[in-house]
Amino acid sequence: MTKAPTVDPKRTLTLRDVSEASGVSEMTVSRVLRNRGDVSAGTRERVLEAARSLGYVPNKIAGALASQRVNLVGVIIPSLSNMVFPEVLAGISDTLEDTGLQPVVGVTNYSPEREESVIYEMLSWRPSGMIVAGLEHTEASRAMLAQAGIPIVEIMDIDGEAVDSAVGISHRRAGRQMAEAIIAAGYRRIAFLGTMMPHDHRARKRLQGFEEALAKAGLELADREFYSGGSALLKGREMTEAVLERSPDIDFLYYSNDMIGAGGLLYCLAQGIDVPGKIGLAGFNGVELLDGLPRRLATMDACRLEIGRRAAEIIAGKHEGTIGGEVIELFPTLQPGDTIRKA
Amino acid sequence: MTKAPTVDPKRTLTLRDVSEASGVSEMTVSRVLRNRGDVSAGTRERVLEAARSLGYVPNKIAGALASQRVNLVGVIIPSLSNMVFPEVLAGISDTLEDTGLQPVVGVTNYSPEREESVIYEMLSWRPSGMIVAGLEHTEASRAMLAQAGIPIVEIMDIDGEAVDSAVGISHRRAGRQMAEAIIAAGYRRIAFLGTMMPHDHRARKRLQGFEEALAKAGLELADREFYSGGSALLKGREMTEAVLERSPDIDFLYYSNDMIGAGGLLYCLAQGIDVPGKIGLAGFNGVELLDGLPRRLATMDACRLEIGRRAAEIIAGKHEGTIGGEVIELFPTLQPGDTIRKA
DNA sequence: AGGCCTGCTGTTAGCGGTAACATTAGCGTA
DNA sequence: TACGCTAATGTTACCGCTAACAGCAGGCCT
Repeated sequence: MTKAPTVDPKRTLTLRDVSEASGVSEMTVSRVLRNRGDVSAGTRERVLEAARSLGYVPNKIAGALASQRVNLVGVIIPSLSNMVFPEVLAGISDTLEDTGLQPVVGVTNYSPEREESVIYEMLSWRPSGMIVAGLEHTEASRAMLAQAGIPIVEIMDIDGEAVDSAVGISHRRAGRQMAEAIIAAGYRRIAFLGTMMPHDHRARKRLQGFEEALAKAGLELADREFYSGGSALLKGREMTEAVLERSPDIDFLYYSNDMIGAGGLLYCLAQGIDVPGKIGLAGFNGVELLDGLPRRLATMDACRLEIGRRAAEIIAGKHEGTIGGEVIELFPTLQPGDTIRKA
Repeated sequence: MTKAPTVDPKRTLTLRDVSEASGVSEMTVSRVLRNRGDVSAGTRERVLEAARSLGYVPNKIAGALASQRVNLVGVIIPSLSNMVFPEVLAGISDTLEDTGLQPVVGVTNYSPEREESVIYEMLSWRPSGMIVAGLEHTEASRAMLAQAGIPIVEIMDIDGEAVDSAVGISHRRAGRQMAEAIIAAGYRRIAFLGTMMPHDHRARKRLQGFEEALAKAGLELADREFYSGGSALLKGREMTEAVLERSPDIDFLYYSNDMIGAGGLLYCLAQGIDVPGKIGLAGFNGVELLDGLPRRLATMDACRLEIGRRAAEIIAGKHEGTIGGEVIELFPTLQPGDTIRKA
């Protein structure tokens, strides 16, 4: 029984295997594979060939430990199932693409406790930076982020205190703006339809700003309706039906997101309701989906792509001049669409 | 100038810091933090208190290197921006939840080259398993996966050769089934509307199965239309308009996914076309969104949640009896909705 | 000839944990 | 009393890679 001439296929390969196969030291192999330092063309060729033919895949765990460098950026978001965060991610990926950094996503389902454990888990991999949605976290989460010694960017929202840097819009202001536009268009009996989630702080802030602006005009919400779970489009229908039945004199429906807004719009159109004449509607987010609806729902884009880009730029250190701790406010534009009558 | 009594806040903490703060060896601290081995209650308390007050976060890089164990599972999918993969992910997360394993997502944008590099990158972190969408990969990708020495599960599709295990549905069969249902309902002038993506192998296979079944009934596609990019809902409208203009005698529209199908449905309803009397429609995926539409689009669910669950179970080794290499076929159900007339 | 770059390669000492084994104290029992 | 056993803790040797520095040839300059 002789030893097999080739390496045991079960054992995973190490630098040593490549080094032996190519007749140079491990260090030289390492240099070749990382394109670092001077290596002669001949050696480089031989090493690459050996690595390729063996099917060697470097062990980043060992590499990261030795070099104290990890090319990962933690991205923590509450959900993947609405269209908003995937687009933020796209912005992040785009920008990180050519920096050698790689995003790693964690999802919290809007639970602060889950967020805390995801943050802990991520930090234990010693990433180069963290991007976290929202400004509201548990005490422990904030402490961990603050202590981590890496750039932290909180995204989406700027109405609050950031741990380090922040990129986002003012949801309070967004709510206010929408209210002002609605009032200016002459609507007066206004209802709010939104999610039940107590941890969707951004939706909460929009409503807050919205009510502030109503109050300033001497108005208050004529009705409100909340939902949780299920198909947002369907819920939008159902909630709208419920509200219009309960409060037939409503003349405007403000939705906390575009998806339920779209459901409401489809319902109104199916009922033959005059939109925006008798009833106006508006959502929030500016999701692509709206383009395909029979009528364009009024909305405000949340600058998702741009938020992702800017956050990634901060992590990648494209702002060499700064020390961190910067807050970037973006300004969403109101898209009146076809569901608010012209003032 | 005396040394600060507390540790330099810049240096990141190690086991040694906790060990010194609590007066026991690093090994004991390690045992406490991992809940492994016997540690007296008193010591445990002291160690936990020290770790907490210092804000210690373990370094998994070092831990993984030493223990040769990584609690990560790589999940590689083509896209996040349609509703299908987030749901697969949900199934995976659910099942992995109580196994100590954690999914890490990589996105390929339907590019085989990108997939290859994402696989390489992921494998270099030595995950405990990999879940990869689809059966079509570059030669190098297949080789890497095969050599990795960890469980590999290819998901979504089973029409092809798996590297190791596979969980999915037969898209060819799904296409065939839908065609049979359509023919049985009496439709004869059938058009296909789909994506342009040459790398969406599953859509391709569905079309293939669809045409096979048509052929068997002596039929062939009366028209076809492809798109790429943009809002799927809007594209669905536009494509539908284009097809109906070009081929006014069409009596059925088969869409490669629900989103463009929904757009088509909205278009038909807006045009006052008799659905399903004059024209029938069907999509694919069974996305939740359909519940909110004015009429329920015929579709087939792709068993997304279940696929995620089963894949995760295989990785987590819940099938102790097996050696790997199993192929699990799931069977989607046809949901006729309201857009196919009763036969 | 001697000195000093420059270009390439090798050696050494960790990175921060953990597996495996060694050690010690405390106790019951022959 | 000596022995063996268990529970609790410590010691040692790595895991696979890279930073930092050490060699060593060859060429160029003075």
